[in-house]
Amino acid sequence: MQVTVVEGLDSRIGDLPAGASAAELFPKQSGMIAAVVNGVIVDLFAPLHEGDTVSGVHIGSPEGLAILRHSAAHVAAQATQRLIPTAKLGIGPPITDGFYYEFDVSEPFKPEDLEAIEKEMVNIIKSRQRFSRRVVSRDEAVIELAGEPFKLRLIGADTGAQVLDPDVMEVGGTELTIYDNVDAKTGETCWSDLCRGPHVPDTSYIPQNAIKVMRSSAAYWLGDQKQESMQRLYGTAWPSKEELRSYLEFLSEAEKRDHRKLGSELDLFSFPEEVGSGLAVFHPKGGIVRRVMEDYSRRRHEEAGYEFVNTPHITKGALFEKSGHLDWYSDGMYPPMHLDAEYHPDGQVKRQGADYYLKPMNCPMHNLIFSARGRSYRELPLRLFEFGTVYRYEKSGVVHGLTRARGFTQDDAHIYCTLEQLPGELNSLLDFVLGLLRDYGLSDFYLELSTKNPEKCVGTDEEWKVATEFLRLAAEKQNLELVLDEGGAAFYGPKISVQAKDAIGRTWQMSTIQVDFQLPQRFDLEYQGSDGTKQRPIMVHRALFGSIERFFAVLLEHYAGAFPPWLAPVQVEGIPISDAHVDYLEGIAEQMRSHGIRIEVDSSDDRMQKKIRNAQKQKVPFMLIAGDEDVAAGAVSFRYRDGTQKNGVAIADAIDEIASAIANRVQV
RNA sequence: GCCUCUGUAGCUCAGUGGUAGAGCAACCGCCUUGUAAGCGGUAGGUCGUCAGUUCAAUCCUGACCGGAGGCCCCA
Repeated sequence: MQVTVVEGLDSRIGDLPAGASAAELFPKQSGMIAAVVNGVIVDLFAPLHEGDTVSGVHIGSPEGLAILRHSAAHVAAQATQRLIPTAKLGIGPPITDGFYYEFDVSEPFKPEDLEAIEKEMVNIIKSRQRFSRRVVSRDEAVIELAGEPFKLRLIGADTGAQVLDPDVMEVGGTELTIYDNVDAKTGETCWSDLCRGPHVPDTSYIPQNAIKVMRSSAAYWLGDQKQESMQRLYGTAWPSKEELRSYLEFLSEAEKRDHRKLGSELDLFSFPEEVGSGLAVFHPKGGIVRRVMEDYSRRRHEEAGYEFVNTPHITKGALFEKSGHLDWYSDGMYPPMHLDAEYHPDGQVKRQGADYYLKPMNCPMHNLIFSARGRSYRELPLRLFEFGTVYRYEKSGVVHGLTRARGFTQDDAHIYCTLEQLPGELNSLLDFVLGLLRDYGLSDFYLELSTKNPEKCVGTDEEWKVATEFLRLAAEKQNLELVLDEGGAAFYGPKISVQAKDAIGRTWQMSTIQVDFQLPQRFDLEYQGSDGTKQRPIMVHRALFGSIERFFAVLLEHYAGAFPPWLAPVQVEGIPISDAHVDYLEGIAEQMRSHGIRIEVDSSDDRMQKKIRNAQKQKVPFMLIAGDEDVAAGAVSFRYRDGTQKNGVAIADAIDEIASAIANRVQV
């Protein structure tokens, strides 16, 4: 039998005996763990047919990793059922960097269980069980899965319909299949699972020293709050021990940079219990970083033609009735304060009173500014900007440091323009956004276009189509990767969001740009056109930082606390060799302060080595050390954060070097 | 909101059914020092809050308030 074997860009004709599989073409050492036959991923041992086109799936490729991890999930499930025979199987898909498997168990997993499961997984891997695929009819499956109620639900034993969800690897193929794990020595079937596959040929393809059971947690069955709570076992699997190790190192690096941890270590902010969950207070050093971030943003917005406004934090409910927020998002708002009501002694209402709400968004306020007087087409585009503080009643379980807070300040602007102005406005806006983010030190971006969610939207199809198309065109002009987020838009319009990668490769959603055809109608916004007729403007919502707090957290993690000099709360630490040199450094500090440099001199009675250690731990960009030699030469000695040094630098040169690093916003 | 875990000094953490300790930080001394921790001393906690069990609770139980990891959510 002849097949076409594709390897990279080359292809050749392979001659194989009838009934052979891709395993003949790709031995274990090749690293291929599955095959693509005529465009479909299948098991390596799936029989080939005359004329098939075959290529291998490498264990390190995205598809290969998914197969490896999905197979590891099966091993984890088998291990769990060996140890806890009453555990009922849920689903077990591969995920980014690992896999999970869900179980219905009487007791939640304990740390000892996780250790035991990992050990048992290694035993199973060592026993080289073959993953053997078997097609079954629905009736056969129902009989065979009688002891697995959740698997029965997946094949629709109760509802008659299979569950269709990309995370559900069990079903969704053209036929139902069960994978048997067959012991290499005895030929006995040790374990079986409903699964559409494919899998690695046998468990020894999963490197036993490159798997790890990570944690467990509760999760709703199929992600539905109304369904049972399952115990989810998370694990990870990699092609090699080294890759597992570097993944674990990545996790520990991420932990070290956690903004919540750095926030207290560097004395930047805290979340006092007395204030409440999700509400941050910024300390002086955090305040400096924040102020510098804001100042630079404000300056750039001024240059870009934005006008600055200010609006209150609370408002009567009527405003959010008008905007629709009370209809759509009252769950996310703090409950109202009912004010000004008066009652007669018998309880009869004497005076009605009103509900006041903390604002969860600024746009309705800005709309009121727009409509405070008649507007002319000559004023458009009108760009209203505000560092607007908003309050959202996030569910208690989702609050997370500065990235998911209950009170935060948006760098929020609303642009009112005509339909003709919209494409140009979107283009310059994207240029502006990306340029500004680059100035803060982020450089690796992709864009995401979120489209209409038919369940949750207002407005006509035509409006959505036009707005979405304009956003797409603007996004495509940036020559960045554009990802489609189908159905991810807000109820009032489609959006582009800018996703930025940080220093260790994690992506964060930064800026959002949303076109809105709805609020102008709800607020009856109008301007007078050149022909004297009333026209309705289009509105664009945009925030670059998202929120200042969130952006602060992203930068803090991106830089691991070692801010570039322009953002660093303390830019220079003066370190005297002994007390005798304090005055000398104070004199230099005076000069530097007159150049706008944030410098402090450590005049404590610690030793100089200790002062260096302290400044290093505080991640101060420049340490200026002075002793007798420096005083004699009218110079200072630099120590940089990376430990390198430069001695005997003339004071004027030192000032130049530091001032220029600040002015150019470079990292050092 | 749901599940599991968790809460001792400013920070990191020990510890016990008979009301508590260490290191660092702070404060006070001594030392006067050339590139990541000098030495000594002092002070600091109603053991998250409120109930319950007990002769006795920081420890056991419950509720509440924080926090962590997930789930759901994220305008």
